[in-house]
Amino acid sequence: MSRTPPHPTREQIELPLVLDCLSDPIRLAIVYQLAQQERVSSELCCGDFNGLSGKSNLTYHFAKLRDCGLMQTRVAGTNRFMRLRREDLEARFPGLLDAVLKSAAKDADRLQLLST
Amino acid sequence: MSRTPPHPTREQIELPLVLDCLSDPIRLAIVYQLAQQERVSSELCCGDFNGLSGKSNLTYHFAKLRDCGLMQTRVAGTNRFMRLRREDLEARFPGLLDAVLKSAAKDADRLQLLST
DNA sequence: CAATTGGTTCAAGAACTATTGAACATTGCG
DNA sequence: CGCAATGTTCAATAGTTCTTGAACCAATTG
Repeated sequence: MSRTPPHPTREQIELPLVLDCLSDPIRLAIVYQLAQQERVSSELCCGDFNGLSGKSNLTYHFAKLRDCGLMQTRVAGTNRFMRLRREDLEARFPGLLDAVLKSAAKDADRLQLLST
Repeated sequence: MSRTPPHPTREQIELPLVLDCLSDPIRLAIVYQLAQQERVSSELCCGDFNGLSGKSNLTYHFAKLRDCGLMQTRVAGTNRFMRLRREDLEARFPGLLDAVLKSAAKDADRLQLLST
């Protein structure tokens, strides 16, 4: 439980899984929030998303985001720090993440995303 | 059954629904094939996708693609002609469809898409 | 009119998804 | 050590999704 969970390699990242991950409003909000944070520190920990859902439900969504290659988890003490796998995604699917993030930003109200 | 089915307006197109639609391999293949066809005629009918799945299953996926605003169906005699709602999607989510199509093209083998 | 073509509808089933809460594990701190 | 904080795991559940086949409908053709 204290070890770094498994992540897919860059090459293992699959388009349908990524799109499916991004199609869930909670996960989209997580990704959006991570992207916003990038300007500042590039990492956030689980607790920073407590506004989006309950803890165990977040764990579930984090796992999906990790499994599809969208984000990476780093274990540090009692915290898990997350960051977007921007470079890997850009390498596999150029322009995709940005297009999704821009689209999300456009609909921030409708999607109830917090615009930092 | 012979009437034109309902379509969402441009403004009603929702990001999560679009992403969810594109996350299914069969639907992604349909969209990809429609995009390929655009160079030629911009429309295809149901039968052109018979290689992807059975007829009734295709009807199901067509409905999803219609309901989320990705494509439009036009009834003509005994045929239904489909086309991508490129302009509406570009207006709502600039660059998104192209990014997805490019990503799909990159993984055409993996996704078993037929590259015209 | 009868048969064919192109596609839809409906019902059923298997599989998967998201959500919840309770119990648990690990780390850090007084 | 004892306790709080941070997350995870597990089981249960409600709901959704995809797939299939059989029956059906509407338009065209002979």
